[in-house]
Amino acid sequence: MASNTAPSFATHGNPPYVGNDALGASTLSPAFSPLYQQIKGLILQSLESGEWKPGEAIPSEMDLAARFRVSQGTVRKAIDELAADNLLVRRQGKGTFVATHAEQHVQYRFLKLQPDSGDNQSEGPAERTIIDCKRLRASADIARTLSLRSGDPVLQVRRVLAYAGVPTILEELWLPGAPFKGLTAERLSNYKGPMYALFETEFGVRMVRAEESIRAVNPDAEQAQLLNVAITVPLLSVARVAYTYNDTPMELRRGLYRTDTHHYRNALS
Amino acid sequence: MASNTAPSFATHGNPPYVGNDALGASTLSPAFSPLYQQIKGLILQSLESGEWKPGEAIPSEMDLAARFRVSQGTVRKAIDELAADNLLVRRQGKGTFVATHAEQHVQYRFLKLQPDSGDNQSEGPAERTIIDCKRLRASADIARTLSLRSGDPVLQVRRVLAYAGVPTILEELWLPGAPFKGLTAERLSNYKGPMYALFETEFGVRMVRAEESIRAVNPDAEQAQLLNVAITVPLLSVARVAYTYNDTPMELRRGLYRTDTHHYRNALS
DNA sequence: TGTCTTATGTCTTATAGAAGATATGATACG
DNA sequence: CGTATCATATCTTCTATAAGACATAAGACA
Repeated sequence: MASNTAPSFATHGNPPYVGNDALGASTLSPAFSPLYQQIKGLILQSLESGEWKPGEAIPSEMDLAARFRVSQGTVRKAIDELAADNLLVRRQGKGTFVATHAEQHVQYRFLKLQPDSGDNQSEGPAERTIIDCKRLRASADIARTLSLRSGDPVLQVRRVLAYAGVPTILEELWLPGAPFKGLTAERLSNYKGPMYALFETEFGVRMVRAEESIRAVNPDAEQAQLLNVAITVPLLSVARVAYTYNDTPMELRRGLYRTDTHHYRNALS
Repeated sequence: MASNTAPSFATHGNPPYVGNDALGASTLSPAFSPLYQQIKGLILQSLESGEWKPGEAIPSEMDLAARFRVSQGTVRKAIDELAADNLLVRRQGKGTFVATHAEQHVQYRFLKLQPDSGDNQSEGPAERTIIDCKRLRASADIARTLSLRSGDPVLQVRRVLAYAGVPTILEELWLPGAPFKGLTAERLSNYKGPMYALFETEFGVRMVRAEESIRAVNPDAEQAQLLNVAITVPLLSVARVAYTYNDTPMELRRGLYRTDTHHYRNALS
């Protein structure tokens, strides 16, 4: 716990505010960034390296301040931004914790589909059915969105989520093969809780953010059969790319949502 | 510009931090909130009263600090939150400005539909066609979502947005009659720029946030004709409720989006 | 016309104290 | 002696203030 990994230009005791040329000459260093953002980067590195695991508490602001040789307020501002990005969760009097997809009172952080009437708690958890889990070679477009090369090994998972016995979501996932070595249909079936929580605990892969693009489509024959609807029924097609740290894509997910009893909810602001 | 509207418990010169019973006894006042949040509320009031108009700069942090008898840092934290809610926009060295739907380099702040390929700049602005603009009585459900009573006067606007000659969006708007007295189809047609910008400048109504719920549907005969598609084509149905300050609903908008050349984009985090 | 100075913004950091959570130990009581 | 209760110590994050650095634009001046 000695003083290691101090920010690059930290000089001695309590460094005062330093501007562009803290490193020496008037180089107008192009890669300047404020102190708190450098601290944010260092915290991110520790997060990424797995020094603190999801759900755990990170060191206190005071500890981090001592470690990085800056004041508590500076660490605080760095943590503020990380908390705003949902990478950390603050709890007054208790500590600051690494965000997780498990044990979150909202079960599915990234699922925006809600039942039309009432709250999402009332209907209980979804009933999940794994259809298959295959090992494949990445096609060109799959490889591109996952930052792989065509032909690289990928996992394909298909599953159905049902609410109150009604199949509502049909999902097709592609995962890069290397980080998810050992993932089988059985492990997916046996695991209780969100899939992203399994990724965290079993494979050390943390989904941090995602982007979805949505269309209205008709299902093909197989999809219609799996969702128990006619092929003329319009469905929501939700293509999601989920990223871990450093904007590394780790999952491509294509979902088909029935919207007769549920709807996709979004807040703008 | 004298010292007015100071926070309720501000005592004299520079009030130190005060807790629950700043007003006197040990009443454990239930409505306690930190100083910066009270400042935030006061700024919100000024925003709401129209003291500063959209696009204008608000007084400097120092000025507001003097006016409210608090330190600059406290004002800053209040503004930070308002900027996080997209009510204010900061520009270093220039000032802090009231957010606006006009003159924003992203033309449509609330429109999440994007062309499939390339950026949204490439395709240029949408071609807008007003279908009609009627004065009606609110039905039960319209009245409920707009916080009106059934039968209250409302405006209904219908329009089509086309990109490169292809009709892509069909929208149906309901607005409360009172705040929008004098809105006609002609004024809507003549106005260049986003509709929310017109609402700001002409009616003093600022849309601050909105909620959308999305489904996949088929159009009816009239809708299909207006969008130039077959009634079997699946479309995105986007129901939006837009709010002004204090969570007052000011618009209900039902849109039908074609998603053959565009898609609805959403970032999760 | 071009450069420098100055005024006025926001941004960054540091410090002190308040509020919340939790464990520990003293004390009262059966 | 065992147990419950309360006060306290100590950890955490949260709030408030102050001072100086950076950014921008307008006017002075050569």
